[in-house]
Amino acid sequence: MNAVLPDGRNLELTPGATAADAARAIGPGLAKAAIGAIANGELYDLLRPLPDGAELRILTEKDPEYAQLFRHTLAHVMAQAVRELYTERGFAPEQVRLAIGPVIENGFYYDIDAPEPIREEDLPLVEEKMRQIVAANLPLKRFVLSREEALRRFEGLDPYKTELIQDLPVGEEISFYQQGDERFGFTDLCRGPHLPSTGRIPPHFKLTSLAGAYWRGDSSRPMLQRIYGIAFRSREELDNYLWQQEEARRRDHRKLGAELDLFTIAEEVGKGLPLWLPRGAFIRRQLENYMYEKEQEHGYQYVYTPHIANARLYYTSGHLPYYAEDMYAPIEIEGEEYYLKPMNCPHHHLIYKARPKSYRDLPLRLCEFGTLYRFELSGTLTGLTRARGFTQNDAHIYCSRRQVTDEFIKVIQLFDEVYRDFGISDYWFRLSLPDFEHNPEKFGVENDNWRDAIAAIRAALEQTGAKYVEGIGEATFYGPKLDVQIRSVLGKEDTIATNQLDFIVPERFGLEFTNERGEKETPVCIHRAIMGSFDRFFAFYLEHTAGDFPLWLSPIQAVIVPISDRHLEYANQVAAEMRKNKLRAEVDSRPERMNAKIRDAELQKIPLVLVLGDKEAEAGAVNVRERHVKEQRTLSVGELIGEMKGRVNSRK
RNA sequence: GCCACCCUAGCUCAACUGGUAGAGCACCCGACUUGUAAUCGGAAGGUUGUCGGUUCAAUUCCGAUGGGUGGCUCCA
Repeated sequence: MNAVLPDGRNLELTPGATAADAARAIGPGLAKAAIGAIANGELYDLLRPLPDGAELRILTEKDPEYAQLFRHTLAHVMAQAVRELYTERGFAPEQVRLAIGPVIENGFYYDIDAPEPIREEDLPLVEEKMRQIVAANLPLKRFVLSREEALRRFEGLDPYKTELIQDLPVGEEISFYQQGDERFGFTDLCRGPHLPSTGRIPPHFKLTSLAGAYWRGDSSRPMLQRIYGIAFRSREELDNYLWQQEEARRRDHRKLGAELDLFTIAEEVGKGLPLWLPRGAFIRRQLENYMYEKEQEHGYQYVYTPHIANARLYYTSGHLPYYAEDMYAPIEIEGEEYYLKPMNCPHHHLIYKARPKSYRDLPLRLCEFGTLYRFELSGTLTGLTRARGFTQNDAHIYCSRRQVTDEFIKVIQLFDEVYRDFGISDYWFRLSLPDFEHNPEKFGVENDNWRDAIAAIRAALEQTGAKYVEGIGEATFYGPKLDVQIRSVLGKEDTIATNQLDFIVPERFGLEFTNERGEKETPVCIHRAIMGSFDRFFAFYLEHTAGDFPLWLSPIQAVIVPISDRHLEYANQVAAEMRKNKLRAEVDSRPERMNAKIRDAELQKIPLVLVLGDKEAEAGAVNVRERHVKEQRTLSVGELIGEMKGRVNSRK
């Protein structure tokens, strides 16, 4: 057999040769440095026989694929370490069942079914054993078994591996990797690839957390324990990652929400039901005002709807049979059931229906800051990001089928405007499509409705040139959706808003309009939320800015610090003057030193600190200390007000 | 909801293997009147999330329950 090298050179190899053999044939230096290879575009390790005639590139520790190899091998090293831990505790090795242990971004995990629960305090012990295994430099071996042999190996011992083998397509090679020997080692069913020995693993790894995980991601199946680890090729990368995690904790909106007095969640009110404190409420109101203005400009009309509704409404909408479990239990009144409103759509549909509609009324854009209550699973609640009560920046656009693309274009343009104003540039769309093959009970069958809807959204995306990806199987039961994906300053991806095309529910509600020819036609509905929910957007924005809000959004724009008590009167005058000009200033009149007041204002992330002493009082001026600006400036009160108003108006 | 862990004053944290709760900051009071990130002193503040058990004795050990954290599942 042979292989073709990147320079086109032909390399003769003996049958069954591995990348290790190929590297050795090229040269002793490479043989030593090699850690794997790319053969026909696929990552091979040094242990797996190469395909004949492969286009071959030998990899060394310099190549990015190295990380994949050592992370994967680390998963096995961890499995061996966990087994040893339990063996020391008197269990048989096979009582520790190992489900799957893949490579993930930044690291690896292994799902384990242990004879007694793995505890958090076990992680350092496991990690220590892992380091011993790495230090022992155990060589890895790869071998292949027939299906029968492989199944026999796990028969009656490990239902997980048995299931994995049974699910492998017939004809697929069943490979195993063994590190070390029977006495000190570990063998696992594994597709590979791996490093040739545990000693090639860089020592920059760490076990980070212990979590539950359902076998095969299915909540009806047993829950295993998952140990997560991170691993990097260098100390710098590891430290950088840890620093990022630390920074993420510092910016966590729950932490900032407490530190900056923005919101709180009281047990007595109920979990997932946040209370907005005055400063947080102020910012939220600014967001609402902002959207109100924007949406007016874009031809939306505001409505109000009640917070509870008769159960029949949700039967009509089709939500109740599917989503009852995600709604708060009904309230029984006068023999009828009422539900807390979990979505605004049906209410808006009835607003549409309240008067007959002509094609001239379309597109009709109904809009509401709608407060919703959803009975989210308790384990999923997180601050404002995932709450049980929240307020959507919701709208429903009713239009004819011909108008769908245009309306979607307008929605995308509105997104661009709003997100630009908030300095958010790292976002993109995700077109969520149905999966008729795997989930026919949710999506039904492919028909013209689906085809037209998807085509209309695609056309809008292409005409606006919006960045987008596609997600199969993520559509709703009533149509495809266009989610807005956002990346936080620390690289975490999240869905911040979702826009859905609905061609089923208008029909169920009997919505119609009279077209140009005098015929009745059913409109299409676009569900759209620019900021998603104010709560989630606020949480994202809080983390995005680390609480360093721009002047126009800051609840307190300036703190006035009189140097001594005799400047208090002038300070109050300045504050009054600013308030008269709709600027938000507070005088810090506490019996504290000036330095302490400045420090507190900085910690509260107040954009401007105005220091007033004899000089300023005499000149009718203020000394301006601006956050993140080194030099202080002295301005007249008038100049300051003018400058601040200018910045507020331009939203800076 | 499921798995692991956590819960001590408003906040951040102490209290050797069970011996009966303490500090800093914040709040309040008083003194100081200061030029760009913490002035000094004092007072007050806790049934150690809740309920139950073991024990002569529980913040500490066990069980239940509530809330939280990290994940899994879910997210109309």
